[in-house]
Amino acid sequence: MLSQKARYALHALIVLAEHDGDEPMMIADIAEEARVPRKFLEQILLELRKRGILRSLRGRSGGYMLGKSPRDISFADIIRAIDGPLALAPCVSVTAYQRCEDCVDENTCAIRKVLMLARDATADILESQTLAGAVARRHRASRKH
Amino acid sequence: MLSQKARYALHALIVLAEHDGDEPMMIADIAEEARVPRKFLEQILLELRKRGILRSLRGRSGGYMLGKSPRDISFADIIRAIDGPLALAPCVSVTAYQRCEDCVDENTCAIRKVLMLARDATADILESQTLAGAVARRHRASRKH
DNA sequence: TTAATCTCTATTGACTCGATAGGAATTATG
DNA sequence: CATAATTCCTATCGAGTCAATAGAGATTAA
Repeated sequence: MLSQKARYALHALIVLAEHDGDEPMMIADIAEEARVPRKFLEQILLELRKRGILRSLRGRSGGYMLGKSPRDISFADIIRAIDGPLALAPCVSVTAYQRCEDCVDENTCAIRKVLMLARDATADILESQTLAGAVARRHRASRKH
Repeated sequence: MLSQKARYALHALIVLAEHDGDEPMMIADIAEEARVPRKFLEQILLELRKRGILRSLRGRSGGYMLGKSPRDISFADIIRAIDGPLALAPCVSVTAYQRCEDCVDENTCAIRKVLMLARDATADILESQTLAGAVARRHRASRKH
């Protein structure tokens, strides 16, 4: 399961992706639109900025904006930034590989092989799905309903 | 990530699947072979039994055995039994669906659509991979290395 | 100079996680 | 029947994580 924090991050980023234009958006406004507790959102945005997903302007009339094109921000990027690796075990993580401390032989580990498949399947989806896609899909869906 | 508990469960079940025969295997022996702390394993096996994945015999010369054919025990079954739903959010879980408390409209939620795809992809893999497959693959691999 | 904004770190309470402990219930065996 | 071996069950522990709040510091526009 995603953490609440990660879900908040996704909501906030979609709000930012919909807020087109180059002018930054204030934390308070993002918080309201995305329905995220203001102070908690602050921490989240900070982390996303450190990961390069967001840029910020400080001081008066400051705020946040996307750090790159919504086409280049995938769900995988966001989830990894907040919750860490997508993999079900450290030994099958591409971004944070770590050998199992008690693993006898990685090559014959039956569990590892399966978790690897699972990781690839999830990563394929989450890396291909971007903020741009999410926004477009949302607009299409809201026209329909 | 899987919990340690879930990883232990997978190891223990593979040990049990390899221990052919109808006679039960004692907790202590499973613990040793699977390298799981004995008392912790006790709790794990208990949960797996309540889920129907294992059967047990009590008293002297008691022990644990698989509750059904290794072909019918999937990784998904095991992980769900110990860690809960595979889904990344309650609103996309098949086995434990729960509406997002603050969701405005599920039909237009861009996040939900993506998480649904991710869930399906993982579930497809984990439901198709069984204990029987894992054991077979392990034997093949150990002959090769 | 001031007000508005982001930045950073600490703190809190509730909960989860991994692990251990110990007694109750059950069963085989001599 | 008595005993030993085993699973069953629940409680407990310390460490860590999670969601959220707080507040002082740094930066900038007006």
